[in-house]
Amino acid sequence: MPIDDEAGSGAAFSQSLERGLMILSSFSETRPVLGIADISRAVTLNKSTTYRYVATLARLGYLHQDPETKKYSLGPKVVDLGFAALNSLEINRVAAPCLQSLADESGYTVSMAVLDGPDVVYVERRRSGRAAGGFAISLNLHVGSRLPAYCTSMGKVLLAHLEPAVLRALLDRTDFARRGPKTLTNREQLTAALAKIRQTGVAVNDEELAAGLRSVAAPVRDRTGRVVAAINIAVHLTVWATTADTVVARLERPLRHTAAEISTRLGYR
Amino acid sequence: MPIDDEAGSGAAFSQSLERGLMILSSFSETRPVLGIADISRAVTLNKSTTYRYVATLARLGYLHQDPETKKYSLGPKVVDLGFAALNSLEINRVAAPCLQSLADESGYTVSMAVLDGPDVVYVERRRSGRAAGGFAISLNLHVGSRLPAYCTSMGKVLLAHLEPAVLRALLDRTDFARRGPKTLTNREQLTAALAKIRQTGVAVNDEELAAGLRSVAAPVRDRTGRVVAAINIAVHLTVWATTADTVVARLERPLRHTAAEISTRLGYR
DNA sequence: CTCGCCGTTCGAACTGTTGAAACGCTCTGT
DNA sequence: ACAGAGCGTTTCAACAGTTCGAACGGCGAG
Repeated sequence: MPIDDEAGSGAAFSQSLERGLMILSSFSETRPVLGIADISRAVTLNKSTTYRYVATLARLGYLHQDPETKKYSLGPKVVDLGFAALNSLEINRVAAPCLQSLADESGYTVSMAVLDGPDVVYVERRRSGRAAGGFAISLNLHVGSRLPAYCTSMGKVLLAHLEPAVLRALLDRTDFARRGPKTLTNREQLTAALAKIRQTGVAVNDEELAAGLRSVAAPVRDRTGRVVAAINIAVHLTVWATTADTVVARLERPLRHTAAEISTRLGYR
Repeated sequence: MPIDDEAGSGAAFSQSLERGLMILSSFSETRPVLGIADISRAVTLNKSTTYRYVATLARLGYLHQDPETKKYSLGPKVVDLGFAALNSLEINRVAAPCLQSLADESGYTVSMAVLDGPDVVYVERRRSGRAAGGFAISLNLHVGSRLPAYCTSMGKVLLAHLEPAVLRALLDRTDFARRGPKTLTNREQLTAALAKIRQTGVAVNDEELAAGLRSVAAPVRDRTGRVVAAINIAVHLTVWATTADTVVARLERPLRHTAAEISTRLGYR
């Protein structure tokens, strides 16, 4: 066992599996097509070792090889898995209709996300017919997208309800990069914001991720009371939404209502 | 190398990786939460071996363990991968807007799918605002869904354009189970249908998958002329759509147009 | 024609993997 | 209280799957 990461769990581990998965995740939206040599460099493995794993992945349908170029891309099996994962989150099944209603009523895009380490992952997303596209296109946001938690409304909600020790560990390894005009660029600002979120129960993103983009988020709890997800309403800069306060005033109520509705359906009292 | 499958490729293969992936795919929409013992039985592996792989998957974020029940479910990393895969299919990027237009114009649900072995996998799906839900709910169809090719319009289009040898191999291991009132339940019927599809260029599904459900599909070609995907329009039984012919008459034209449009954007002349 | 890079194959050295057994735990029925 | 069954987890020596350098044949560029 070469691996002796921090947090001394380190006992049971499969090197081969890790390497195979490293290869799978070396494919991304920005690098969708790779050859053996590309992959081998990306994961720093011997070329023939890489080849054996890639051949395995291809044989099992996780990778697809273009017969002409000999290069590989992700296969349909991976799509399968991804959607099995999405549907596993029982939360989606109960939340989807609530989110749709909220989108229809408010006329804006509503999303739901969970926390994965320092990132949020979108697990559901509903647009009202009225508000087409907008920032979703510029940011290329969709179900499955990842965004750093510290600069999103849902991320801040989720961080705010983490156990202090876990939160501290997370913040230790987050880089407060400036993403928008008003990004919280240091730990103190974020910690203060989280405290306020714990008080008020909602988080606001006021152009912290991108210019002209504001959102309000609220927590979703399961039957044990744990915050398992967050939902938000996002609004692009418009004639009426000129300050964060205006946005909150208009959207907080229906948002809270929907979050509460979903929580209730998950068994939270 | 213990494996010596048919089709003597069998050289480079990683047992460990295969086993790890078997574990991942033992999770499904119907079995979203599994314990070590469940998995071990499902993949017929020794319990401790299973444990080691599961621990690895969990450590890397592909599985999530509920701290209370100790049971596992698919993690966000898998969702990531799935969407990376979807976006890798560059075809989606170019097709999505065309499909949306077609959905809006026709007022029906349009889909796109690729072939994976004997199944079709939905890779894109657009509903017009008008036609809400319907069979999509009863069949629980969504992007990532799999359906046997022989009883779907898109599946038949894709089968029709396969190389004869590949097609034969596929048909050898398909079970022509009855799925709807008019399912093609033997090889001869299907082969005849495929011949007609090659002639006309479109495939029709006339209640072969489910009662009251009809659809028309057309092929999408890439720059090399190969059929890489199919698109369809599906229509629920309604007042005007009482026979397959009526449906075709009304939808064939716009469908062909959109399929051609997408093919052109992929570089097909 | 040569060079360089590619995907792929080979094989002996070796190291990560295997699986039975046992641990501590929580239930369930007695 | 108790025994038993089942669970997730840990251990370890024997083993078998994996590793990586080297080499092959094909391809495109110079």
